[in-house]
Amino acid sequence: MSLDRSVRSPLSAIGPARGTGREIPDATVARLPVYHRVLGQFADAGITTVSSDELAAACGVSPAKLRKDLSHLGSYGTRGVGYDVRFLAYQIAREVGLTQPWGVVIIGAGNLGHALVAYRGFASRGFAVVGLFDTHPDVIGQVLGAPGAQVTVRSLAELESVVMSGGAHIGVIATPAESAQDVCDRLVAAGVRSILNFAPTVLAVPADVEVREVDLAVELQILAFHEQRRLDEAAPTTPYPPSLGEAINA
Amino acid sequence: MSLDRSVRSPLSAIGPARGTGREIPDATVARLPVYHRVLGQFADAGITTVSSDELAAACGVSPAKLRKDLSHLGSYGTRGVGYDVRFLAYQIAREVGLTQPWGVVIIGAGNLGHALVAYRGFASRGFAVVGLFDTHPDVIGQVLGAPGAQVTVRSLAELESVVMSGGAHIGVIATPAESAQDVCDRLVAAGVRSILNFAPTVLAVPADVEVREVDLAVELQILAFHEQRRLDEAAPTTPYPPSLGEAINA
DNA sequence: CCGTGTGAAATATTTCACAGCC
DNA sequence: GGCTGTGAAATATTTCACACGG
Repeated sequence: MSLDRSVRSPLSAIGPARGTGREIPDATVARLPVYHRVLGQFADAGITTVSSDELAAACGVSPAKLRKDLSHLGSYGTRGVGYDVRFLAYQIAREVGLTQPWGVVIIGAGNLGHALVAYRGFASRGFAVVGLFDTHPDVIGQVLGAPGAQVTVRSLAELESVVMSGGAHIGVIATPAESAQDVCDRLVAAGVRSILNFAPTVLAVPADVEVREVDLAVELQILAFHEQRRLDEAAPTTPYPPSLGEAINA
Repeated sequence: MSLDRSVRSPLSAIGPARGTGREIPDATVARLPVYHRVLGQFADAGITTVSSDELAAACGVSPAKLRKDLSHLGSYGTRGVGYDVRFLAYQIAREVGLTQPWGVVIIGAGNLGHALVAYRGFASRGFAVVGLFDTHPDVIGQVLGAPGAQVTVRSLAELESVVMSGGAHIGVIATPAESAQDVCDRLVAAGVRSILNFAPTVLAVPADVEVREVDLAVELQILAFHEQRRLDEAAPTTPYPPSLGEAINA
């Protein structure tokens, strides 16, 4: 998960959910998309019913956690039987907001921007890239994306007009770190309140804007931490660092 | 955060950390890389000392959380003054494992693979791409990466020999979902125990292997969930909430 | 004084274990 | 009989608030 908090509204929160659910825990929200994806695979495989044990195993969580998570949405299972795959998938989709289309603008058409535009399972979940921007003259005008869902790289100057024309709900920042805060400010000023940031910088935003940070280097460092622990444990060698500087090569 | 846990060693853990620290909470470990990055920026800016308030603000966390996190590493601050930027950065680097080089293999040389290889702040944190693999004949042999840290795309058939030759600690899966489990199995068989998975699939691994999943679609869905809540709140078209004595919070 | 380091309290999340329903 | 849904217990994490040391 990315870092932080977000926008808890401890006071103003009045009627948090519709339908059955009340206030769904953040930890649960972060797992719902995975459940939804796996349920989709099950449906594609022709499976019509799953038990919490089966679904939990496929999602890599404990059965108890899965059941507790689902219980926050309502009682969509059948005791003694399990869950109807398609029905449950739909209920999760509705809760997460996948039953309506979301417009996404991507800023930065470098390698990462290319990868994002090409990402399948984007459109399949209701996310449409309504704008792709860059400042580099060479890439402006390029047409990217799979046939059928193509996007033309536009000048960053057009960002505001695209966002304010109403189609953009989520901004994805795929620029170098140096430009990220500036781009973020412009997104916020234009009305975007949900931002996914791939640039390795902490963004400053107003309290009502939610930012999720995804940083590859952070993920690697978390792995490195545990890897180091394992190695330390396996080899009770020197109590202090053996040596430092090392040449790194590929 | 990835889904699962593993490797807990509640009893057997004898000397988990070196130096001062004991058993560091996962939540803290996930934030240390951010502290480290921001401290590096401060150092570059010529700042030699920071208070927990200043550093916390720059990292987007609360001062109390920051101090508690750092307290798990030891007492590296000075009361009434703050922390020495470079000293603290070094202590975090040592704890996370950044003072030694880590070999990384990347499987999949598509757009995402390209982006990963090109990622700066990779080498700068001691991560070296020691192998980049793909199955597509057209890309095998291509040379990617910034000048000075270039990598040649090799056939996936060479994965095992590269990993087993000893230089690879971490595997990064940037393949389509269909191939991810197969690649994962091969990495694990070759001895890799830390895997970063960008493919939208839950990987099955032995208990002593740590997997972190990063799925763009999941991140977007989490944003969509909150965005939906906001929109619902703004447009009280719902049949339930608004009326009855709902003013619970104060 | 000032700001760190830290017990203790408040929250959040996960796990247990079993009653209830198909 | 089997499996969901859920209170209650166990853990984990965050926040508070203040004693302590430079």
